[in-house]
Parts: sequence; structure tokens; C-alpha cells
Amino acid sequence: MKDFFQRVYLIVSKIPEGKVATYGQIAKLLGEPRSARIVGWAMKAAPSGLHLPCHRVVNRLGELAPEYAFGSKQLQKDILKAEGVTFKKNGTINLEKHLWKADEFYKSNDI
DNA sequence: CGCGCGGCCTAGC
DNA sequence: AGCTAGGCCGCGC
Repeated sequence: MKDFFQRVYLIVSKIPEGKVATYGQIAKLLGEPRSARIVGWAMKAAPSGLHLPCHRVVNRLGELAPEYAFGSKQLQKDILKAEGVTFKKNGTINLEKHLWKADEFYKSNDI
């Protein structure tokens, strides 16, 4: 069994363009439904060399990461929009449309 | 070693 | 959607 962080990175790196995942969802995928916070931590501590699409990881309301994570929420928003993600009027992600179904992940990975 | 704090979650109102 | 309360785990002090 790999480190929790590493498994987080593995999953996050599998999120396709135009899709997003929630912290809790990722935690669940790892069999730790209650460890969503650590996923957040993992994002924070993620080495930039991994090129993780952490902008595709949001909380369950579709809210973007705080300022200190990407410099500005607008930046993250722009990136996502460029990938085809749509937003609601209140500025949150349209999760029903873009929430990532992790099914494919199970097919191609032994976890 | 203990305590507080997180890019949070669920459950309950 | 909002609030509170509780929980989880890793890190920094």
C-alpha cells in the first residue's frame, strides 16, 4: 500500500479535462471517507513537479480553492473554463455536469 | 508529546 | 443555501 498522499496524487492526475472531483470523493476512492481534509493537505503539499491538475479538485459545493492556493480564484476559474467546465451564476462549478465519475479509474488501476 | 489548525465531510436542523 | 457539531489525519509549534 502506497502512501496516502501518493495515492491522492495518482487519482488527481487521472482527472480528465473538463471534469472535476471533490475532496470527499477522492478520499472515498481511497477507502478513507473521513480523510477528505488530508486530500486538501496533499494538494497543498503537492510538489509542483508533478503537474497535478489540482484546479480540478474542489469541495462538494463546487467552490474553488482559496486565494493562497493558486494566486487568485479567477485564475483557477479561467483554467477550468478553458477546459470546458461551466459555472453557475454564483460562481461555483456546475457539479452535476462536470463531476468526475471515477468508474474508469477502477477499470485501469488496481487500488 | 500535546494542541490547534487545515483548499473538508457528513448529519441534522 | 446557511449554521452547528463532530470527526478524521498530518503538520507545525
